Order: sequence, then C-alpha cells, then structure tokens
Amino acid sequence: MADTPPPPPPARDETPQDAGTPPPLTRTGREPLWRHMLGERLRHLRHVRGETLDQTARRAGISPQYLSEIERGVKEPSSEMIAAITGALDVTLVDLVSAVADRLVTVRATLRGPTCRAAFALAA
Amino acid sequence: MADTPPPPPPARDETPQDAGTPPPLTRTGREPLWRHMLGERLRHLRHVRGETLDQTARRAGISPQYLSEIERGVKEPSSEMIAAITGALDVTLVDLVSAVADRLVTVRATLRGPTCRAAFALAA
DNA sequence: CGGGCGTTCTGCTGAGAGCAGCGGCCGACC
DNA sequence: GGTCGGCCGCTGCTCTCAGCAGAACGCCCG
Repeated sequence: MADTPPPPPPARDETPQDAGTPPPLTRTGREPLWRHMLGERLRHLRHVRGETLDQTARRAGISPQYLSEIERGVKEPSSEMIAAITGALDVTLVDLVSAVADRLVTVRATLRGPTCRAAFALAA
Repeated sequence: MADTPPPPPPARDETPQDAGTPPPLTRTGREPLWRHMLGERLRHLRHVRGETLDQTARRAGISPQYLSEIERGVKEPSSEMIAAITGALDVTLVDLVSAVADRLVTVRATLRGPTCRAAFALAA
C-alpha cells in the first residue's frame, strides 16, 4: 500500500472496506462473534497502514503468528492485548469499536439484501 | 424499574446513560479497556430491562456471580459468552458494540472538557 | 531459485475462565 | 429492630486456552 502515513483515523472507519467474504456466522446462522469482527477490523486497519504482520506485531510486543491468529478470529485476545495492538496501529478503542459497529451494520444489510429480494420474488 | 418490556433496541443506545463515574482508565491515564466498557454497557442494558443479575444470568445460562464479575470488568468473557448474554438481553452484537462506541465518545468528551478548561486557566 | 509474507502445526507453561459455596454489606420495607 | 432482595467479595477448584517458540509449508513475485 501507500508509503505515506495514513491520515488521523476518523471517528468512524471511512476507509474503503476490503473486498471478500464477511466473517463467519455462528452455527445458528446468527450474527458473527465478537472475536471474528475484532480480528477482521484489526487486519483491515493494519492493511490501511500498509504494514505486515511482523511490523505491527513487533510494535505491539507480540508474536506475528499470534497476531495472525487474532486477525483470523482463531484466538481471543485479552483487553490488554487489544490495547497493545490498537496502540501499535495508532488508533483508539473507540476507533476500533466504531469500525466493528459499522462493519456489522454493513454485514447485516448484505445478509438481509438477498433475503428481501428473495421474498419479493416469492411474492411475485 | 418499569414492568413494560423495553422498546426494540435502537441501532445506537439512545436511552439515558446511568449517572456515576466512568469506567476506570488504564494506569497510564489512557482510555479504558474493552472489558470495562463491555461490562458497563451490559449492566446498563440489563438495568434498562429492569432485571436482576439472577434473571439475566439464568437466561444466558451462566452464574449470576460470574455475570457480576463481567459487568464490573473483573473477568474477560469469551465471544460465546458475550453472545449468550446479548441474547439474554435481547440485543444484537451491533447494538452492544454501538453502545460501547457511543459511551467511549461520551467518556472522551468528559475527560477532555475539564482538561481544556484547565489548560485555558493555566494560560491565563 | 530465493526471498517475503502469511498460515499451520506441534508442544509447552502458566494464567485465567467459569463455577460452587459462603458470608457480608447496604438500602428498602415492615 | 428484623427481614429481604440485590449485589459484592472471598476461597478454592478444575480445566481450558492464551500466548509463546520453533519449525515447516504454500503462494507470489522478481
């Protein structure tokens, strides 16, 4: 990504979202779990800064392999760990949590979209 | 509290916030940790429903003592546990996360207020 | 082919999640 | 004053998993 440092993070994550599948839902088809949303947004924020796992992990004081597991929603980091990572990414907890909230709204709209269209089709 | 069931939760937590001190900051005076914000908002949402620890804990399938520890920011619940509690409170993850984000913004404004005034006083 | 990056695996240790039981504090109520 | 409901705090327990280290693999690119 860009070499220039990213602008100060907005209150809401206004950077373009990554393409790709949304994080996995729970087995009952309900909304995703916190650790999946957390990990996805952390990875997104890291990519916005144009950094590798190793770079961010070093500044956060954790292993790159563990950061990879967190971003993939495999492990559940402690609040202290979350604070270390957001510090390394130069964002605040409110930035992160807002990004998760916005992403959840987007994911929910995406899941509901085809369902609404399918319902209209059935009504026709 | 009111016997009538609470209205459908809004996308943002628009119910009046509890009076009282904001959650504890980290030792460096930075913003609070995720588990403190999480716990505070879960307790707020439970109070909005007019419920006791025992009532909500039973529906979530956890012990009331453990729910108390979560709400006080003493314990770090797993994502599955968070999902169980939000389910018991009849809110979604996006409701919870949005509530945390809004609360963080409020807390940050509160912390900055007196600091700005203090700075002006010093300049005088 | 080699390097960079990310993922996956095995194995480990120690912290802590989640619980049960109990006693205590406080405010409301009688 | 006593009782009750709600909550807190403590001890102690078991078992899961956080977080790590090291190694290996796959993919992509020059």
